[in-house]
Amino acid sequence: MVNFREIEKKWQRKWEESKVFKVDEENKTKFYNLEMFPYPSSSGLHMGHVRNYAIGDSYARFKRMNGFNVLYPMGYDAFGLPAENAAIKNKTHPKEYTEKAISGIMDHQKEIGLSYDWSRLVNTSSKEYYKWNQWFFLKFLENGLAYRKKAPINWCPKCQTVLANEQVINGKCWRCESKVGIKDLEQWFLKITKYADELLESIETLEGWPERIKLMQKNWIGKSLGTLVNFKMMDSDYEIPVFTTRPDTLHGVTFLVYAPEHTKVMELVKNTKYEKDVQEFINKVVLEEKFTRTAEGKEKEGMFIGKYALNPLTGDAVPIYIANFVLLDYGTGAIMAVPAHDQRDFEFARKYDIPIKVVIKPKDKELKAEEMKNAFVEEGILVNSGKFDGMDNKTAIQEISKFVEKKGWGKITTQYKLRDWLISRQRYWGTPIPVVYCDKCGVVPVDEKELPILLPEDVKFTGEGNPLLSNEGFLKAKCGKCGGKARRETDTMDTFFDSSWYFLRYCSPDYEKGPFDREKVSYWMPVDQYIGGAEHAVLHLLYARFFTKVLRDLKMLDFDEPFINLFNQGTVTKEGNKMSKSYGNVVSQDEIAEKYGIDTARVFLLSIANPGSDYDWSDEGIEGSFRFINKIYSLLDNLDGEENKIIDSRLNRVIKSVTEHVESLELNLAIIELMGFVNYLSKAEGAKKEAVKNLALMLNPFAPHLAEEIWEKLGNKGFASVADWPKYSSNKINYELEYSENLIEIASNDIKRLLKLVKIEPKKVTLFVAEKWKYDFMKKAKDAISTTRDVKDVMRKVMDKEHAAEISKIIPKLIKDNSKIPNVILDQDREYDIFVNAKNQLQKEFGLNFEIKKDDSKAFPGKPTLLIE
RNA sequence: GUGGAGGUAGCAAAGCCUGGUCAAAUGCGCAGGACUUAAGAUCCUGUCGGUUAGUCCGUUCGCAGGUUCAAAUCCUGUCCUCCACACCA
Repeated sequence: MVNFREIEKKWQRKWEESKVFKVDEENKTKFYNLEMFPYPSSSGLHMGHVRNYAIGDSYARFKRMNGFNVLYPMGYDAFGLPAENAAIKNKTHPKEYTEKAISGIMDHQKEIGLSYDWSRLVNTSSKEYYKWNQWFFLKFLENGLAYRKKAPINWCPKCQTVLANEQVINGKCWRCESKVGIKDLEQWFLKITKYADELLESIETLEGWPERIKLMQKNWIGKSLGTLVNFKMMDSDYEIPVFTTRPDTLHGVTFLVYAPEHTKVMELVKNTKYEKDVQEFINKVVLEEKFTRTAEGKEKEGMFIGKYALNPLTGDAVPIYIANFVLLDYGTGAIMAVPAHDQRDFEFARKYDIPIKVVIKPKDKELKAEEMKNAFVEEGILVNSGKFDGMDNKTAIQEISKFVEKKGWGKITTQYKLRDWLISRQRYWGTPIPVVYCDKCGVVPVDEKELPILLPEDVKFTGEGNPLLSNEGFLKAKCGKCGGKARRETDTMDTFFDSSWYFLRYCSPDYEKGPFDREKVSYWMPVDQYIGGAEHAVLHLLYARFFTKVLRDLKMLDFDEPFINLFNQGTVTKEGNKMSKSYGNVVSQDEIAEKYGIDTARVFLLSIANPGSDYDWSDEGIEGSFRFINKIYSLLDNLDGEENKIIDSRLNRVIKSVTEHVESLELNLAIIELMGFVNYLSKAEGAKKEAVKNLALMLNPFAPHLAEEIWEKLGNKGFASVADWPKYSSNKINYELEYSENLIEIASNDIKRLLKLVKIEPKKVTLFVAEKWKYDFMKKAKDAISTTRDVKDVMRKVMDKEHAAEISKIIPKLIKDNSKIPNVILDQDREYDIFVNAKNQLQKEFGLNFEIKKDDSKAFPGKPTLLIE
């Protein structure tokens, strides 16, 4: 039994000592292979982590061996709430907690044998890193891309902080899953909406991204073309703007609806008998936080506010409502409601007895409002729409919006769902936002020279409010403009700010003159292969794209997109749940590595399923990988033998296939191919040294320690990890030869058997007697198969329409096993002579009595028709 | 509701794009055998049904149709599962 633990340690030490994986800019094709950096948690690594890292590492190793200059770095997304919460809970400092967690993860990562260039380690909570966060923030501010605004924002009561829209999932906090409420606060925003169009447009250029992620981003940005229509109030000149994508239904508007918390609402009802009720409704819906942004099972509720507006097209007075189904932050915060042709409006109208006016009817029948059970939302023909009657609604969308624009009642516009990125967080463990508040000058950005604004360590964690408020020295600041007293901003940055550019920092991690060395960045960037979970589809991935575009416009970068190829790895679950401490279903790295060795764990996790799909852990399967690893070791015991072309053919075939599979990240298939090869080698006879040498190289991405050990045992110098990936030569691949090997045994058994029976010298004779067409076909097929093994080619050469069905059935079989092609084929038409001749000849040759039977079985070529008596 | 992915042998998982060498890789599980006093480990063989010495035949790739000489693979319909987004006007 091999001592895996010892071998692993040995090679990990050697790699570290010789710094094999350290890279510099060189005159070689670069390859930037990157995994999304982890959040340092203290709970240790489990099989899910091991799998993720193994995927990235395999690919890095593969690319490195293929001659690329591979940048494969690791770092830690070290700021963030969990560290702070853990600090409160365990009475440690977040800094201490984080440092401990990082060193724990690093140890584990090193145990996996990951080929990172550790000299490029990045830690976002270090002042050398977050200094540049602050610097970027100032640049954003200078360029009008960061601003402060009071707005109703998402508030997580448990995390005690605000959240960006992207961080609210189904109305719940992305991190702690608490229900998110709404608060009115003044906050810092980044103007990601300025890039909405480009972020959307250039999704098309991301060819190496999964469709699903691209789609999620598209939906998130949510561009829709429509028309802004102004509805004049009946009793004043105020115009209510509404956005619609269905201007064709304008004639059917029977009411308008405001989002309840819209500031205009209170203005409108001021000093009317509705004021009190409206205020109550708003309180109920908004302030008591019953208003969550999810549609799930929510009853539509609203009320009339006593005002009317005029439909610009018809001049009709339409009542104005407020209702909980209208979103404040999409469009204008008010909608025109067309109950006949919008399901939500329909439900609301039915509930509150508002008239329903049909303006589009199906092509082939009439539509009556009273009989409708649902809104009619399909395409149709306009009715009750004045001069637009009879027009199909698709045309009407164009025509009516043009008409509205011409009349000055509105204009054609584009709307986005994407909101500006809210980056303030009312928490301690993050990058301080570099501004101060001066009584005289207001908001004043800190001077660049003062950076970094250090995050003070001396703060109190009470679990309530922002700990930064407890450090007086931090709060006190001087105004950069007037020199007067000022108060420092205590909000810190969303950690997604940190992760929006870390991949740039890896290119020059120690650079001090700026966030990154432009020259080095232009050598390494963009990232060639990015690997990470799909949960970041609209979070990190969108923010990082946004940053890249901003930095490009600030002339700091010269490319448009940070990640060329994106790969989403699947998760490892156990009993259907993601592995996590809280489920208590963690299978730890330590446990498995101890039992089987880390190479086994890597091989198992990579072979069990496509890296992109989820895998539900079972303790049983890993035994198979363990056996596989052991089998490879035992190959070393028996390497000598005669030259064997078949082994050579098989080897070249395997190299070809493994290379292709790894290239396209089908790591499971690559390993399976290697398993087959190892099984084969363990049984094959002949010289195997060359094969095993190449096997070691091909194993390196998956089981690197084992690969190095074998490589060394075979007497090779240097590391397998940096040796050249094996090349195959097509002309050495010989399927026929390989197949023939399988037949040798069968055939020799046959002959032996025959000889035993008849006691004659070996001479294999198979006869086939056929009809005319079969005879012709067989002759042709025999020729064709000798030149190609491609079914289609053979088919083309021998096709005979009349007997196509039979031929199509026979060909694949003939190709599979061409030794079954009879060596004597007799044409039935010349039956008599040949039979007689053949019989005589064979009798003479074998000295036996035997009979030639006609082939009357359906199977062709069927059983040899040589019968011995 | 909208969008996406998928349903393959006891289980997991390839194959589907580019139809034929597919009763369908590989691993687990299971069965038999070798080794062993025995168990475990290891190795070998088998693992849809029937049949042979090699083999061949029949029935299979969610279900129902279609295209084709030929369908797990292409097309249509249908059922089911999973995931993402979700009152975006």
